[in-house]
Amino acid sequence: MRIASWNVNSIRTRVDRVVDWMVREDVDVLAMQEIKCKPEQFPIEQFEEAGYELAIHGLNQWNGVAIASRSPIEQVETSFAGMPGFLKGLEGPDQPQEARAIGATVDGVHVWSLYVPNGRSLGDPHYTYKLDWLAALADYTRGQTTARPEVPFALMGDFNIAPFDEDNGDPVVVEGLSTHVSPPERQAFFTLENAGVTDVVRPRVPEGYTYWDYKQLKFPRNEGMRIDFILGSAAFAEAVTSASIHRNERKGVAPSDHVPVLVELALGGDDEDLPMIFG
DNA sequence: ATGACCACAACATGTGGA
Repeated sequence: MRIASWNVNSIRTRVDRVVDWMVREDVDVLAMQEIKCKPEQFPIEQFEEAGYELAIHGLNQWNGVAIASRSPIEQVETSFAGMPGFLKGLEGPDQPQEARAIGATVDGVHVWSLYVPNGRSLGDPHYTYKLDWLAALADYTRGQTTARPEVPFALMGDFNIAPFDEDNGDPVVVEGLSTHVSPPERQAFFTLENAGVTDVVRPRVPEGYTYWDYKQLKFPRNEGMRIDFILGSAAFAEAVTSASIHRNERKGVAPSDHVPVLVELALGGDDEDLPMIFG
């Protein structure tokens, strides 16, 4: 199974690039973030013509997540247990949830497409929301990896955190003063990993960014950030055979500001890509 | 080379992005 994650920054603007890339890279499952539309606005036909079915969670023009898959998408969820909500100007537990998470099971793999809140700035209510959201995700993850360790489980998405100093090449983003690199955000990321998942891309692709701001020649200057990750449980991680960050997708006409990250899995009983052995 | 923000709703400009 070839499974990938990509913050597409509007699927309606990007559908041709996204589907072309999926077909070209033989992608079986894609977790998308920032689709920026409701399900009825999603360009479903172009995915179906390429052989993919979809699970879509979008409430308005903001955020939005989806999963595309060649195999049936089962047990779809549009939030994890304890996921906080947010509404500007409204405090407390009654804030509505946003479209930032969709989970499903595909070919026995339990996958999540996640768009972690941005945080906006240190001290903003959105920053507290981000930390709370990540803490709830860690609790949920610990529950899943503990209760069902045999099920390959993965958190895929735009985490909006650069966990290590070398993950930030953008001089505008200042250690200690900006979101994405503040110690509490990094601690929240490590707490998530301690809940039973590990970055399955970094050991195979030690260097490289996944995001470059559209402004100020960030991409030509290679002033980007590594903030998009695939975090897999032990059962998921031990099935990974390769990983890649598709930097070329930041080039060309109308790119997203993020690029896809992809891993290949060799699952038990997954022999579709292997030659038949006789005798 | 990859080039000096982009997408959305709405129709001017504000919000959000990281």
